[in-house]
Amino acid sequence: MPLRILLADDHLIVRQGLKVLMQREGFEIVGEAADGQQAVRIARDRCPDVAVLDFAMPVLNGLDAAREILRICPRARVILLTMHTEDRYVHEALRAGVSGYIVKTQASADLVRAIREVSRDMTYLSPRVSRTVVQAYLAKADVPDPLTPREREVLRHVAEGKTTKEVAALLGISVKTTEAHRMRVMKKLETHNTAGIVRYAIRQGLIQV
Amino acid sequence: MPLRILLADDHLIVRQGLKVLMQREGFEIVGEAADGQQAVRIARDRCPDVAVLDFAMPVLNGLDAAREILRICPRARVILLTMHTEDRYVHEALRAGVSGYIVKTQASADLVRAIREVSRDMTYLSPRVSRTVVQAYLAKADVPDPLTPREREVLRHVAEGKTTKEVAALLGISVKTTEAHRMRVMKKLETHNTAGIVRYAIRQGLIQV
DNA sequence: CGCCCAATTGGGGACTTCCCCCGATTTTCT
DNA sequence: AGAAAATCGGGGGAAGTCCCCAATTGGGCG
Repeated sequence: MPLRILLADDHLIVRQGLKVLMQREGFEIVGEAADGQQAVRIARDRCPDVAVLDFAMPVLNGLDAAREILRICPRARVILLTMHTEDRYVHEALRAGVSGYIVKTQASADLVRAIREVSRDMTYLSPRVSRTVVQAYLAKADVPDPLTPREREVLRHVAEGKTTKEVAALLGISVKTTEAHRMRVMKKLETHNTAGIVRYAIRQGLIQV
Repeated sequence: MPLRILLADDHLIVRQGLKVLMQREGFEIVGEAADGQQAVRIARDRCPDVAVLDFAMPVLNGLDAAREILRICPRARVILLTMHTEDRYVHEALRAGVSGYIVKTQASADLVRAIREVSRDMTYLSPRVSRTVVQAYLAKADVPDPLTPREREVLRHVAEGKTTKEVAALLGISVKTTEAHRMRVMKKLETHNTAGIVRYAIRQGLIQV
């Protein structure tokens, strides 16, 4: 009985490439999705063994989709695919119950291995990610805390081009509070201007480019 | 005699997916590259029939790599892969001699078709790109001019987080001039803040995220 | 050969927004 | 009860945003 896989990536061309790759490994693709919401819907209907989700997807990102999927089918295992190495959300993902975390610059053999591992209830992290996690454990202090929900909310709006005043109005809070959130975000991300905020938001898939 | 393909994308996992996809079509992969410079080097050594280049790559982007490759082996045909539809550089790419332009959200069948077409000296554009080009011809006026070289240069540095003063120092011009470039960029892109500049630069692959 | 146009360069001035320091209270969760 | 998060404020210097203006260069065109 082949492993039943759900595949979610907003780039069809990439998805089809991965599909062929996996079928060649003897996996069965039981569903494909172009965004997080589709992925959740398919997971509910088909309940796959392993869900491979791109982090950066429209409508609903990979991490939030993962939470939802794990809530619906707790027996499913989730692997997140990410573009870049320095994801500060690795921790958050692991806490959310994600079993695998693969950087797209890694070999596809890693993804295949990850799928086999997580299906046997193991956790698989890309070598680059592992280093990040280890470093985080070794030097807790100098890895900036992940952002709080409110900070992420402000970050998103700022990255979308809104001014502090607009964000304040949008969230129904004072400009000063918004400024405070924005400031703490910059401190944590070790950036000192809007450009850094935008690049971070895009790296993390918090906004669409 | 199979078509000889050069494949360049900075995501190994994606590259391998595409590779399998193409091999299944009977194409021969004569080289793989993770950035534009590698692609150029391989093209010089192996002179492929078709070079499939991702637009957004480190070191040297797909468009600039395409120019270089076409200079070295004029008989090669180049297909650019891009993440998003609204690329204002389609024109520039076509003028540079690129034969195909594929949006990654399209089906991989499109890529395969494109490869066959361009190898017979035809031009292939993704449906979405075609629309962009047609629209540009229909409504020249409201498609903002592509940026001038100098403006792109300023744009890049701003998107990387540099202040106007720093950019001015870097380019050896006055702050006021830099400001002028920056202003014109914003006018053309119809954005009014740094965030918009950064998103545009990333969309166009002018900077690494 | 002149003329124009686009690109690039430079500046003045005004207003807004950002960035960062200081302080504080309240809410929320453990 | 204590910690973390979220809230709000003052003040001030730096940077960005958006007008105005003009000079130079280089290339295309009648």
